[in-house]
Amino acid sequence: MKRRNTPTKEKVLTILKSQDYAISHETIADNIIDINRATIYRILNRFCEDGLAHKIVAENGKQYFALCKTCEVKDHHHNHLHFQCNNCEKVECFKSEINISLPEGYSVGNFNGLLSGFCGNCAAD
Amino acid sequence: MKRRNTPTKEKVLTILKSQDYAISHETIADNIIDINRATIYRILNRFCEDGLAHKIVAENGKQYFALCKTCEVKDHHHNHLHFQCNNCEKVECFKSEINISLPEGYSVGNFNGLLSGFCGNCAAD
DNA sequence: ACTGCTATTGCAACATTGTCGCAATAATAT
DNA sequence: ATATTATTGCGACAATGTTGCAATAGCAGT
Repeated sequence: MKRRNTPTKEKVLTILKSQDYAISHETIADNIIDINRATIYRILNRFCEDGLAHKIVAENGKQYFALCKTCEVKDHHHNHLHFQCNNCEKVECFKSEINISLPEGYSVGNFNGLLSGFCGNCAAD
Repeated sequence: MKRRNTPTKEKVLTILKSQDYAISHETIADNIIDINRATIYRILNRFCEDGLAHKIVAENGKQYFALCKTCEVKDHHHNHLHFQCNNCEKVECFKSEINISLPEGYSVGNFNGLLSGFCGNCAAD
């Protein structure tokens, strides 16, 4: 399955690049007019398949997407924590990676780690 | 808000106790006949509020609930990882706790950590 | 046992999320 | 220019979790 370059895909990519946070479908829809919801999801999922972005599932059950800073690296993993603020609801990637040890016979695929609380800006309120 | 003992609540609690895994609303509904979905959710959320159980959000966005083994302890936390098998879809609690360090000015509320892959039983297939 | 208060339940409705099938469109290679 | 097929838009769908409201039932006090 060979990827094609389309305006739609570029728009989504631009938005992802412009964000310091992981964003949901909603944020993308707010920033682009006239792109179908299903299409946005498909583009985002393709980015994840291609290792360009990664997906975080928040406690509200929503999916958030972020470009990975180290995605130039082949076979990179996403074993870092994320943080969602209960007030401003922004989702950010933390740098530090988590060491994971699994029981015998288990194989790891993915890691989804999310902390929630109040971020630096909102805790001060 | 004082809690009351009801047959419904006891049934849900019994099921939770009987399970070695964190379970979703679906599993509960399969085990109890004739309890309204909204009611199950309300009971489970009450358990969480009371610190009797904890909630895990899986990568499919679904909520899973598990009794905490150390819930006798006051002010206990749930900083342990969970694992969901991509095949049998069971969600289990790992023992080991995660050390979390936050940036300055952040306050932690909750931690939702989920690994996925194949569990000991299913990896062998 | 009776009564009053209110936590709990069931029902119905709802918003939201993410996915899928299908036909139409457009990107790429020849 | 043409053929191939990845991508898009549309509509529909299932599923999840929440809420408002009226009815029910725990519990405490008498």
